[in-house]
Amino acid sequence: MARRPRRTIGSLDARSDAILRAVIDEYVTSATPVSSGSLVDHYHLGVSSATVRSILSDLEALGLLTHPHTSAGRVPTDAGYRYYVQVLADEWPLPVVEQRMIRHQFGQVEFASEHWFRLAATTLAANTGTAGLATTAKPQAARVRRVDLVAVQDRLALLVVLFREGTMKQTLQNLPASTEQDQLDRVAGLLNVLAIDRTASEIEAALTDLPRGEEATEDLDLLSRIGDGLVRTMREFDAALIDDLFSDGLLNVMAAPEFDRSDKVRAVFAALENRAYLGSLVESVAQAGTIQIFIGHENRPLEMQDVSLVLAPYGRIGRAIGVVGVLGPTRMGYAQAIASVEFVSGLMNELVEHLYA
Amino acid sequence: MARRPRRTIGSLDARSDAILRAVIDEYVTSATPVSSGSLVDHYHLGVSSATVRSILSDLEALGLLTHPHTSAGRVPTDAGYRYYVQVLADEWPLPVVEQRMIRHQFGQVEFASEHWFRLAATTLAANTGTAGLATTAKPQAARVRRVDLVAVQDRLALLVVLFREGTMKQTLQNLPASTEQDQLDRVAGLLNVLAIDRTASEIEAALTDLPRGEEATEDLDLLSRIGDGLVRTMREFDAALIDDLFSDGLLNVMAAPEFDRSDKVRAVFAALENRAYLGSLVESVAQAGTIQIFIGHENRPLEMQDVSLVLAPYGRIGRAIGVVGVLGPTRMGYAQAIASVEFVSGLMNELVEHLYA
DNA sequence: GTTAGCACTCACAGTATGAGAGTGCTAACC
DNA sequence: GGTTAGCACTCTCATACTGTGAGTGCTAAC
Repeated sequence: MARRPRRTIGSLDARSDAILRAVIDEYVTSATPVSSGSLVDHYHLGVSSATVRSILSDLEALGLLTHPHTSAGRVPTDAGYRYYVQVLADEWPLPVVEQRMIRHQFGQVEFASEHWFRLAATTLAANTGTAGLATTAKPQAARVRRVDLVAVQDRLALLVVLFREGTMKQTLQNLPASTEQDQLDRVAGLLNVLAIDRTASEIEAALTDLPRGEEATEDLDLLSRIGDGLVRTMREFDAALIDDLFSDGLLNVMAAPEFDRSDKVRAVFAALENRAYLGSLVESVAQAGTIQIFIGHENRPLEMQDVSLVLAPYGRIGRAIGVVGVLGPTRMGYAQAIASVEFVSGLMNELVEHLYA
Repeated sequence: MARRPRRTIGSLDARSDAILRAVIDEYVTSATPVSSGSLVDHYHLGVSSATVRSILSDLEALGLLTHPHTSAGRVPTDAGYRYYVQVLADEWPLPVVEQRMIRHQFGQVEFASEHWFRLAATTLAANTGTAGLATTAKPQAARVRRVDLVAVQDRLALLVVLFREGTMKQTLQNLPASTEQDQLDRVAGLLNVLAIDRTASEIEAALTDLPRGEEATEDLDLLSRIGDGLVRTMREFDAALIDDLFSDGLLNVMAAPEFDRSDKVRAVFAALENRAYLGSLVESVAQAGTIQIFIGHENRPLEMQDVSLVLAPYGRIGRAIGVVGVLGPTRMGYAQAIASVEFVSGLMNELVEHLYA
């Protein structure tokens, strides 16, 4: 499923390539089946429509195009898009103007890091006319940057964990007895010593080394209790494939003519709520370490078979990894999408690098 | 727009009431215009269809019903729904079974408070077959419960603010010089002394009392600098009408036959993204202090005129207030919606009360 | 190999038709 | 006077039919 290497499929001759590309480019903008006549009109193919027709039927025989009915033009198949993406879509860098525009937007929110990933989705949506997606960067095994305890009620405290990767989690912890903030501060201090820069497993190990039972002080008792809560919270965080997913520009996608009936729209929606599948995609993108494209029926779930995704990882392998990308109708501008996603993921990399060096 | 007092509209006779109620109940479930015949079949009205017809045309003359065309049954108008809600919908408490079910669900997540408001939306969606909405509880002027500073890079720190109402904000702060965590801890300590239990304005005032300029130590300098950042963060938070809005069950609404065309669905969507209007609704609900209903064309924005909202506040007046409710097609089960929303808002009240007593 | 010409196919829009649903009206009824 | 049965009337919806235009595939000539 990797995009390069080129020409893995037995490649066609240059003219067939050109015509396939023309069909796809045309179909992507017009959303109606492409006729041989319109191709000769709009592209400089240097041959007549009859010749184009014979090539079109060859491409159809190869499974790259179809035919809704006898007297209709050609429509790309998923295989056609795949070939396009794999072989035809040149490395098309994002125009400098757009690069500057995006960079500028990112500059605006530089100091509210939690908004970056939202901004990535928003930017991609605006830039590609599809839906933008972004997940927060999540490590496989989170490490603690800082822990804090805040009294909420006599026997209830809020445990706030900040992870090294910037994410934050808070959970309420039951306390065995009425407890002052002073004591909580002491315990938080101890817990920090024990937890900072450590993973759930490492913290768990450290906790078992604590003196237990009668010889333990009240502070130590509380420490081990809240430590357990911390480990539980972290385990839960580690287990999730996606921590937080943000999407923007769904309205864009809904406006596409293929989604004129609301049941189709529902499918797109259901797709976004299918966290299990999205999680598996995210994982495979993280694994691959580079941009990945999932086209129409290549997606296992039924509700996803009318959409394509272009996803790229950001972050550092071994540390936290997130994913940015777009989701749109199969008939989407892949070249533009790939360029945008690649650029934004690069930008996210810079930011992560800069922040958590 | 308040629901009670009863009978503000010159009330009809009992039989007309019964028939209007029957039309609405029938239409809500069937989604097709209601004929005089089906009314006599399904309800014990004790009169013939001809009589029903004459009453129906009276109700139509009053503007409570309409007629898509000559040979179609009757459909309630927005005014009809309004009358129904105002006068006819009895105080219909949520059945104990459902109450127990909902309570049980809330019990499950008791110790992850940030999830309550999401759960409220999810529960309402499941319980009413419409979309559930919930905002976090937000005070008009937030007060600090705790502030924390974490070193991120030499000249960059994360400012973490926990508000008394449970919400949390984090922003990155530029530092004038390379700074150790030790120093940040000291400054955070000072900042806490200065900020705890105070609003943005109060903190700002306290900051101006600090010695400035040459006589200030490095810590004090940093304190005033970060204090400014804190005030800015709080001001931003205070200014927002809605801090966080969560919705669930949009798929429910999309499945309704009135939203079969995707442009209608888009309208619902656009409605949810119209934060300005939603904010104004939230505000008016908070002001009223009780459940409010907004039906179809009573909503100003065009994209909202095919939907109704049932919203109730939760929290404590003068302190933090949030809103829970549902959004559905105008043709929605108002009685059920009102009962559910009222119950869930009561539940949220209990939770808030319990936590931030 | 390429092209012009042409027959063929099929979707689509427009029109016609009949059936069915439901109303509004009227005249008889209690 | 309110209620009801009966009936004419209206309008939608589903179905069938038709002509048009788009676009193909084939063939024969270049």
